Amino acid sequence: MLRTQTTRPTPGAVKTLDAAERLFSVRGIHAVGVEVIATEAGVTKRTLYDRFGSKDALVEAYLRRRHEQWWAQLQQRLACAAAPAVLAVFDAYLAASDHPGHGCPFLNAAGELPDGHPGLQVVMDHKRQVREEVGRLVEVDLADAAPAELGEHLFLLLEGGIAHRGIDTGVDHLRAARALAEQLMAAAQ
Amino acid sequence: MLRTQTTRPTPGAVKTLDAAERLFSVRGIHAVGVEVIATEAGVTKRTLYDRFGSKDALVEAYLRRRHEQWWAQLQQRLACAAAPAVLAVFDAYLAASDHPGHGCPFLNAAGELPDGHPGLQVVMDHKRQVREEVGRLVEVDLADAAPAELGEHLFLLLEGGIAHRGIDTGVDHLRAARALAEQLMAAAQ
DNA sequence: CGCTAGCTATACTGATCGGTGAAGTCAACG
DNA sequence: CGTTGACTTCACCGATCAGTATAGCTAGCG
Repeated sequence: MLRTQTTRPTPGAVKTLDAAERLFSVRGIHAVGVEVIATEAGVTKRTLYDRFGSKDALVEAYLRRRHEQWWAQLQQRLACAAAPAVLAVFDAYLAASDHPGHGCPFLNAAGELPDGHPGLQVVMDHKRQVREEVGRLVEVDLADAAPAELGEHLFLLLEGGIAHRGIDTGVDHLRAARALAEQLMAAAQ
Repeated sequence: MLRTQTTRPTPGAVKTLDAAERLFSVRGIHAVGVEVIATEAGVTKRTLYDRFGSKDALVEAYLRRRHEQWWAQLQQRLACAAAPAVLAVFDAYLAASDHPGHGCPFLNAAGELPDGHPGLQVVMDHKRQVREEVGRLVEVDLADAAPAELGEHLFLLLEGGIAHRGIDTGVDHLRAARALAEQLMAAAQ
């Protein structure tokens, strides 16, 4: 039986998602076939299709889980974050940069997936939630005295830093973005 | 005879590159086969391979031409730009946003291409050149009185705005990035 | 005239793509 | 005991992938 939601995932589904995440993150989505995902997962192609139904659905599930994990990690950081709390968003992305991959998996997916693909909605929702969270945190940090465009400003710095993970030479743009965000928050206080 | 450089491109090569640019920009690189490129170009697959030798080489040529065209347009804007000149970089990207496509073609390519692909070097060179040009223009605009990290700051805003072309709803992040850059330049003067 | 460059047309290769069918194993559960 | 769910094995489908072979056409040029 196919179970994309509701019931909790079977061992085979988890192994498949783990393998998909590893492969999609590094090689991209179109470059990875279902065959190699199944092999890498130690699972048959039959099981993959019994669990997910199609490659498109697997891609969507991959993006959805990636967002959920990232979001949970962000909330955990926020629970014990020193002021200003917005910086925790940068830290969450910095921590996610440890395991390798060519840049932001959501931006990469957006560049690869065709219009109407179910995964695209997940990407848009993810970015929208991040944008909103940044705006919210800025207002909280500055006690509603934040300049109107400061949220957008920090979000752009964040996205600029994320987009360049895995492209540029040594220079760590994301860390620079965090430092600039810290400055801006201190100046606005 | 294969002519990737030196001699000027044949009509077939130009038609092929035009078609490749149209298709790669919208659908991504792996999602487009050489067959459909040739058909879209009104050219046979044989001609495509006589001109470029392989799909990888065609991808590299596509990215290279894209960079050269963008760079030429930037220099043209800079020749008659009002101060501060850095904003011309934002305008060059804003102008390139007219013809459709999912975000920045260079960031997308970086997400798709495997390690060692010749196109990756073109992407890295492009981004490095943009980064350097932004730094250079900031120093010129502010007569060498620019804060050390202002170049990086504007570059991150730029990249953040570019990365989100084609993802987000209506909101134009790139335009917001330009506005913030204008503010920062005014404040630093 | 003959040579060459740029091109067309068509047919083909082996490999891989996403996806399916059929049959069977095994453990948990009632 | 029988059923059910998760899984394996393996063969198979039509389509598409990048790339090649063979042959012929046409215009410019010496």
